[in-house]
Amino acid sequence: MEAVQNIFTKFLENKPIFVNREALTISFTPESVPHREKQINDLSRILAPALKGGKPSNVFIYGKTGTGKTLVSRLVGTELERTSRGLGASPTKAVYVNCKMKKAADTEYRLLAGLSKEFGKNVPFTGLPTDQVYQIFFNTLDSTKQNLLLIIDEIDSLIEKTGDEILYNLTRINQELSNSRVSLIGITNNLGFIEMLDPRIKSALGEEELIFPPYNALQLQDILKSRASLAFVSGTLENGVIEKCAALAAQEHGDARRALDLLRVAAEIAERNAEETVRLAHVDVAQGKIDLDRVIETVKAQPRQSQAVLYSIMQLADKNSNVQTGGVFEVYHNICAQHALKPLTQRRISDLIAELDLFGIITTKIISRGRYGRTRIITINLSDTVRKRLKNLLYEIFL
DNA sequence: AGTCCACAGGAAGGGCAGGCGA
DNA sequence: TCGCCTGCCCTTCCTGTGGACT
Repeated sequence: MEAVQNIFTKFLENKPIFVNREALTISFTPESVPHREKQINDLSRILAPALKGGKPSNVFIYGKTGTGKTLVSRLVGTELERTSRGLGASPTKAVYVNCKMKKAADTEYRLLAGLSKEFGKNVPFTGLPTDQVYQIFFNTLDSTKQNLLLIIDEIDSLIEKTGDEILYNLTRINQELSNSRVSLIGITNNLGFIEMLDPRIKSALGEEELIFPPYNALQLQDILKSRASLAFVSGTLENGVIEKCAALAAQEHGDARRALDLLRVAAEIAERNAEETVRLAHVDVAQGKIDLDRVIETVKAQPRQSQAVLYSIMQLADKNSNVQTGGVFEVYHNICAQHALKPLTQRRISDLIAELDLFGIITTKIISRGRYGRTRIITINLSDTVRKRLKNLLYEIFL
């Protein structure tokens, strides 16, 4: 007990590092967004007609992860909503949906059900025909006599899953409504995405386009500095910590989210070690920890079958470097037999392998060996620490 | 030049769960 | 309770393919 008490008293005795930890998370909405003034102004100008009852153009926003797309659209959306409550303005509601959120807005049905709910009408989460859900949404929206600014984040994953008909329907929605107007903001990090769309939808949705370029290291430093001033007790950061986080994140592709994560995790590590300053070494540890956590969490969330496939891949990779689909399927079959798991078909395993690649846990490459067929060559490119932990995890699961 | 391997990956559809209204 | 709807996971069947081998 004494040991526990020691930890607690020591923790209390330590000077705190954080004033406001939230300021370093992605859910935090800062008052200003450095280096995005142009995008904010452009977007505001495009959306402003909504305040006078007009229909603003639909907007398409491109940019890689962590370039401020979501933040800027939410910020402008909220501001528009607030201003629209003022005198003489036409009431507007900004609704943000993320299509990658499982069970929320990843299908046409769920998106519409979620939107109806935003306007106070509950729709069962399955069961109704889709056209009926459309009707419910139309009627609910029209009866509220509000304009809707619909921000659809990761719109490419919605289209990939459900086809582009939903966008066609949404862009035509205004013809069905008499009291309300709908404008769309589509956000994607897939630059080639709009080229895949039906030309009708392309012209309807891409009335305006905004590009969010990646941040460079100096810009990332500014962002980190402004957040750090809110988050930390002054003098907590060792010289060069911000610069290091910015440089590491700039190497990826100018991802501000990554930079903020690095800084936050580095500080949390310092805090846990009962240190009063965040040092450069903490950033190194943070870098490794973020990778590890991401992989472990992803694998834990996978269904058993997918874990079995990964386990097979890891077993094979330990023995030889040439891991390919056929071999994985064989080992997988043995694992299934040992663990009373019903084996899936090779077709399905092929999809599961592709999925693991998508998650970034393995890397696959399709090659042709001529006479000896075409196959996927699978490699695991994780650091030794991550790999070891992953092996332990899978070993525990398939004990 | 033709064959053939070992798969990739598209299309269609089965079966189940969760949920509706009648 | 029944018929119907959607989403999800999966199977079955199929066509496509790069290049070593004959």
